[in-house]
Amino acid sequence: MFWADELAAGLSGPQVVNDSKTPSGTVHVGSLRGVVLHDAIARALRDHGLPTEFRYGVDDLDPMDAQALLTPDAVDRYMGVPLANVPAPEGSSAPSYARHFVGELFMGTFEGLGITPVIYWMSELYTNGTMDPYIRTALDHADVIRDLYWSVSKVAKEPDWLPLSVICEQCGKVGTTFATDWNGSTVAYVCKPDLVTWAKGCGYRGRVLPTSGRVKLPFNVDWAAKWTLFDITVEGCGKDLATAGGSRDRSDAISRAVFQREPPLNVAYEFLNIGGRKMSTSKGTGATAHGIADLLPPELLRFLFLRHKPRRAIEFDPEGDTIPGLFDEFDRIADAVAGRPTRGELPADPKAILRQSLVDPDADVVAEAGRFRPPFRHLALLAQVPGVDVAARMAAEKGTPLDAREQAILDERIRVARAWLESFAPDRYRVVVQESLPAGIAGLTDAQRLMLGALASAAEGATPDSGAAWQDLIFGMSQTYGVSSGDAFGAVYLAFLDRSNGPRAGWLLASLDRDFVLRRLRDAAGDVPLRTPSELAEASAEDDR
RNA sequence: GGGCCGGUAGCUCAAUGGCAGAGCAAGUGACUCUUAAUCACUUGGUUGAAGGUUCGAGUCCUUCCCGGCUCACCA
Repeated sequence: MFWADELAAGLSGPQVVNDSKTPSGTVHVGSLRGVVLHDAIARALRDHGLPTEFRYGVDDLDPMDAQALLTPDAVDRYMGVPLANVPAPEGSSAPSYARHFVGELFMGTFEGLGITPVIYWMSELYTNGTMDPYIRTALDHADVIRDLYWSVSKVAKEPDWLPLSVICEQCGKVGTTFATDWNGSTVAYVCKPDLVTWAKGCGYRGRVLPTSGRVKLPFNVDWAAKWTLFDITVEGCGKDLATAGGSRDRSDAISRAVFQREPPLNVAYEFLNIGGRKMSTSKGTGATAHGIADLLPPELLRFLFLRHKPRRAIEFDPEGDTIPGLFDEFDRIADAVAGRPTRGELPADPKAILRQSLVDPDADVVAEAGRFRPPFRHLALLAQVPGVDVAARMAAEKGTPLDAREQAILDERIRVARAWLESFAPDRYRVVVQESLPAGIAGLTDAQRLMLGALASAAEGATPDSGAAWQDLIFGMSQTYGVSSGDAFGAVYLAFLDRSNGPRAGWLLASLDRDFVLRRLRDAAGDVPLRTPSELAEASAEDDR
């Protein structure tokens, strides 16, 4: 059974699925795993007949703690300030840093992926007083929470510590304040220069009413409070939070002890890695969530995350074979669902995986699986050859004309192939006409060189003006000079592309400057004397004697 | 130090406890218009190690080894 269905089968009654994101900057593609995973769970729950709500929250009152995108003076000014109060980068029309990176760029990918949660912003819930009762409860249980930090995670808090972050009235930072002395109506706080290493407080001391957007609960308490507020029943989290004695354990304990509520069902999930390493923003800035979402068809991106169980790390290297491999595997699963023969072992429930990958949850899976999908690698090659009617070739491969949907799939894949070749594809997928004669030409046989020279001469006379004409000419020369077609085409590829194979040679040559082609052919032929076939036969006969 | 995941063919990975497989790569061969195409075939394994459970273990249990991530500050 598909993992999300297994999960859903164990639940009953109405469900609220929740996921959250701290908007601390550019979001990379790995962060979409949580979003897609929660959406898949919500879909599976609905499939099992359970009324299900899917919520997505933005923790935009959390402090700014990533300085990658800030200028040096902005670091001093904004590190530790709630993300909702940090301005968006230059050129953005968004009202805040959080709204720019998460509200627009990251969440902008959701709808295209068929993901439509109810979205809420924590800054709004704090400001409008929704969180006030939870703040009071937390303050009343400060000693309990402090003890839980120690017993669950061995995190020691000072005896007078309160589970509360005040937004400094002087400098506006929330990450630097230390609150004490809850007297039932106000708390004291100090904005400490050295509370955390990544931000510097201003030293201000004051008292505030802990309500209505002046304060925020620490992450673990805030998390537990949300569970009660929205009656959340399922919420997964990344393994950084899910570790034993980690953040999730802390929040679970707080939920039980302070809010008297059993925490939601947890689904811990792994990250995306590049080359076995954690995905970082420094490596491949192109691997942003919105960048990859723009590149890949949505069902492929969903498929990327759904085909493996949550606890399994996913290898994703946009500059490697991940993307073509993803297309191949998707097509194989589709073949299986459509009843076409497939090789290799199939996953437990290919139909469920495919269905969950489709953007429209109500799509006809079998019909969709049956559509013709052009092999991506082949398409990537064809896309690089001028003058090829790709649609006609694909129709020929399919055997019948493409229908409208198949044409759309083809067009999209061509678009993806071009964009992929442009920005990510390994060099071996790229066809590049060499500026100068490749050194590898030395490995050609005399017969191959002779054929290339003869091809130049023949082309001068026959003036081929189309890909087909060039193709005929190459083939003819290979016949005339007794070079196998493979060796003939191989010699052409080597001379022009410095590789042993490539796109259809005739069309390639036809697309290039004619003088350049003739010159290159002659250069490749080198000093092998041009001879007619009969002279060649004579010479070869002499060699035999 | 705690936690999680992984270790299966050169690479990427699959296999309700039931004959260890696929894709790619490599190799061989076929192909008169054909180009990382197609087709056929081949090579390739002590499933990290050792014990245990079982009629039967890649799969379950125990203990190790190796790799990665993660927590122990904040979120």
